[in-house]
Amino acid sequence: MTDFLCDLASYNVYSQACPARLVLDRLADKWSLLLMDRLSQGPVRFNQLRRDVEGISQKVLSQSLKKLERDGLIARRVFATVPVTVEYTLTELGATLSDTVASLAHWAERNIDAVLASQRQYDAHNA
Amino acid sequence: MTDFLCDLASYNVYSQACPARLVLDRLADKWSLLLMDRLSQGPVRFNQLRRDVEGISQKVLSQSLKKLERDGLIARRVFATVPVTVEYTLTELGATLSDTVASLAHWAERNIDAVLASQRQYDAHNA
DNA sequence: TTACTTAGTTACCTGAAGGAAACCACCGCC
DNA sequence: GGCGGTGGTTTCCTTCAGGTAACTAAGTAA
Repeated sequence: MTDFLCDLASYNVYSQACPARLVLDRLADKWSLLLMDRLSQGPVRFNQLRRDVEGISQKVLSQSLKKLERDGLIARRVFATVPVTVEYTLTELGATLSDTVASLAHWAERNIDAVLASQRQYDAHNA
Repeated sequence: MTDFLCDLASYNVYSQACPARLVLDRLADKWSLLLMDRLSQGPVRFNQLRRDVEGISQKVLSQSLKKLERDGLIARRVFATVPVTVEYTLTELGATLSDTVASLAHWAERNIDAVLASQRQYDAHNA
C-alpha cells in the first residue's frame, strides 16, 4: 500500500514516523481550524478573536495562537498603542492552508443536514 | 462580523450553536482524517485498516469507524465468508469530503519542512 | 480611588480520548 | 489440540486538552 501524499518525500502519512502527522495532529484540536478560518478574513486582535470565536477561553486562545505561530501559520504583531494592541495575521504559509481550511468548514456547512439526518437514522436503527 | 460559510443557512461556525462545529469536532480527532484518506483509495477491511494506519488500536479503530458510519461518511458491509469479512467504503457523502481531506493531508506533506523549520526558529528565539 | 481596557499568565480541576491487554465467537489448517 | 486468521468488545488505567477563575501590569477616564 502506498500513498501519493508521501511518495515524493519518501514519507507515509499512515506511518507513525511521518512528520505530516504532526501537522494533522496540530490542526486536529478544538480551535485551530476555526482560528485559521477567522484569520483568513484579515488581521484580528486578541480580544476580537476571543469575542468572535464563541466559547474559547482566554487561556486556550493564547495557547492555540502560540502553537500556530510556532508552526509558522500565523504572525503576531505588537503595536505600542495604549493599551497595547496585538494583531494576528495569517503568514504566507498560513494563507496557502486557508483555502483548504475554508473548504473544510464550507463542506461542514453545506452537509451538516445530511450528517445530522444520518445520525438520526443510525440512532433509530440501533435503538 | 459575518462569515460566508454560514450566511445562507443563517448559521455561523464561530457561534457555539452552529451544528457545523459538530462536524469539525468529529474530524478533529486523532484518526478520522487519516481513516477517511485511507478509505478514499477504495474499500478496505478492518484488519487491513488496522495494519495500514500504524499505531491505531483495535478499540479506537472500531470506535472511530462507528462514528464515521453514524455520520454517514463511510459504509460498513459484512460478507458471510469464512472467516467473516467486513469491508468499509466511503459513502457518496464521504466521497465529497475526501477531496478536501486529501488536500489537507497533501498540504501537510508539501509543507511539513517549512513548518518544522519555523518550529526550530521559534524555539531558538525563545530559548 | 475605583473601574475598565488591553493581552496575557498561573493554578487547579475534570472529563473524555486513547493506549494496553485480555476476552469473545467462528472456522480452517496441520 | 493448539495456533492463526477474521472482527470485534470490555476493562482498566493514564494522560492531557480544555474549562474556570483569579491574578498581573500599564494606562485612561470618571
